[in-house]
Amino acid sequence: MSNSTIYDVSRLAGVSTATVSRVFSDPKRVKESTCSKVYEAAKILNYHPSAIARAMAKQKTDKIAYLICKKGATILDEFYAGICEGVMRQAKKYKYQLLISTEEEWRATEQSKQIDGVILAGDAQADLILEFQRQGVMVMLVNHRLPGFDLPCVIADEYDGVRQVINFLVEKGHSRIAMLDGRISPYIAGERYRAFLAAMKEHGLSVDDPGVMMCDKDVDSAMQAAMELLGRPDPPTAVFAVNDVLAAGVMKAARRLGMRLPDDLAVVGYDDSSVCSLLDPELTSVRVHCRQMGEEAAGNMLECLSGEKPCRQLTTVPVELRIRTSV
Amino acid sequence: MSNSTIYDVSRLAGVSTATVSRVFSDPKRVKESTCSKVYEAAKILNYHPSAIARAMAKQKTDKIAYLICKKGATILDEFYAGICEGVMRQAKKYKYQLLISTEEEWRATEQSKQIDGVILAGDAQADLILEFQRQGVMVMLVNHRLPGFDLPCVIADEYDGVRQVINFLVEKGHSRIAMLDGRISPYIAGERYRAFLAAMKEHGLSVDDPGVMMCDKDVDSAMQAAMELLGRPDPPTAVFAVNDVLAAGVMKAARRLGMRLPDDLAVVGYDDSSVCSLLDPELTSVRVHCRQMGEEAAGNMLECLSGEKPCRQLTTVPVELRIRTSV
DNA sequence: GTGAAAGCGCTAACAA
DNA sequence: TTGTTAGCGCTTTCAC
Repeated sequence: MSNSTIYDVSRLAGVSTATVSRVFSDPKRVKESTCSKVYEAAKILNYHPSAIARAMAKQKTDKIAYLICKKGATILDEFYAGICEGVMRQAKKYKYQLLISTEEEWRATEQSKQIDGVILAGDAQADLILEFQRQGVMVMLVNHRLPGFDLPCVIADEYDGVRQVINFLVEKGHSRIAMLDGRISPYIAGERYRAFLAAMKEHGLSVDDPGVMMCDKDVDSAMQAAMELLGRPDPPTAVFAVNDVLAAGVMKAARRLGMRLPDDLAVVGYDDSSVCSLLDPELTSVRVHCRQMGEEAAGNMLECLSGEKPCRQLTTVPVELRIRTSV
Repeated sequence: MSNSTIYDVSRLAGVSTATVSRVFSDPKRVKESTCSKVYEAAKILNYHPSAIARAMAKQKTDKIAYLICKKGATILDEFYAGICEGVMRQAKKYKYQLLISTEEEWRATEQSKQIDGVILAGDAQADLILEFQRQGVMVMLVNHRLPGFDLPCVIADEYDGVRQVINFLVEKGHSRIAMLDGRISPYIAGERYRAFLAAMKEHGLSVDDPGVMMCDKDVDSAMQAAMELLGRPDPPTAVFAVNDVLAAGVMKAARRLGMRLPDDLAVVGYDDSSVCSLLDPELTSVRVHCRQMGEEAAGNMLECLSGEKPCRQLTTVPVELRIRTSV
């Protein structure tokens, strides 16, 4: 049960510990016959280098962390889980290990320098970032930009996503297009809202009349808001919801009001989460390549930590309209 | 950027490193005035103990790992993410840090003893378990049982969940109840299938006639299978799907066949995932308290690692039928 | 190509 | 209550 050490291996192989160390970190610097002897001894003793001792000696942990920095969000949030999956893939590729936590939980376990880099997804706070930088931990942002900090970050092309939605709806002949905005991440809600205004303006459409409704972040709240929106005298013919959950609320409201989808109302969501294909009609949505965002962020950071490349400052990941039967 | 060490603090505070160490691990053993001096010095130097050096000296890492051991599953899987959330909470509570990975990814980064314990969710393999045990890492299973190993594990009460579904449907007057089983986790699919047979038998109902259909694990496959099942001459009046995704497929199929829900067909899912309330009608499902399962597993393990309690061998978490409008 | 030895920052006997 | 000191297991100069 107790593990063998580099010392045991060196004795059994009849070489120094330095040689064993070299064999396990850079075998090319050791004569081949010596290498074999060492490998053999290691095998017999079932030796695996201790990551901790290595980290101690090298002052490098080969670990990174992924922190979800959105109030109330956890790994259960499909969006953050998607990014996480991408980060996990790259961690595997570069043989780094991955600590995962929410911002809140991380703050509760204050210790020093256990990671070489950190990926902050969502509304990262300045003080956390400063603390990481003080410790010499590399910081990378995902789905967020922080004015005043010159940090590498990966974001999705929100403007283009919304533009694609509006363009498509206009092509389909819609002109009374409403938006249902919700209290999701402030940065994201803001971007999509501004993009909506811009896209409508491009087409010379009014945003005041069918209007922009605001609701909370749950289905029920969305349904309530949509009931009001759709119950007005001259209702919109299409609703763009700021994410898929809220779009599901709009669909429910429409059904309660006896509207047929998509004939009486077109509904579009955002994120292209797994629920889209489970809904009936299936929800048209903007695919955000979460996993790719995570991969870009982690890949960029790990390349940089390995000294392979300098770090790209801004990576914008394209999005894509997934047209389904809800329009 | 370079961090100060225990040595810097000891000099500034005019005490030995041992004292500083004590202040940060067990302050009660140090005179109060000395404590203050040390804290002050630490504050000035912005000192935080290095987790790595500590792990090195104590041969204890204060880290645990959560591994998803289901082929193809990732953290994106709501079920495993739910368990993960529970594990995260306990990790926070006990001030442990958490490494998260899939089994496959973990195997790719073979290093030794970086964790004090590991939680394996899903179809854990024997060789992995043996390797952990050899390294002296405590192993805990979630949602799985492995014959031949006497390991602590946390499972949900699958039999009771299925029984509640069937009881409820029978009370509602259904007797032609079909099951849609899918190629999800073998252990789970098997348990629910056997539970279905048992529950039907209890009520003296036939399982051969409306039948048990098998499909893959995606909605489309479920829809196909359900189309066939419901298109038969004497179709079931209720379908119990082995999970919510497949249930959504059943709902789609019913609609395509012009059936009204829930009047012409009752549909019940399993897991009570987030999609249930987004569907229309909302899906009745069996709530599996994933987060609680994660909490039980991690809590149990961490109590045990901290020497507070011996480990409970088997924890069964109750489930609960969530009745919604799909029945 | 290989070995000797000094760390990396902390903990835990043992002494005082 | 506090200090001294020997590790924990590995890496990395610097010699040979």
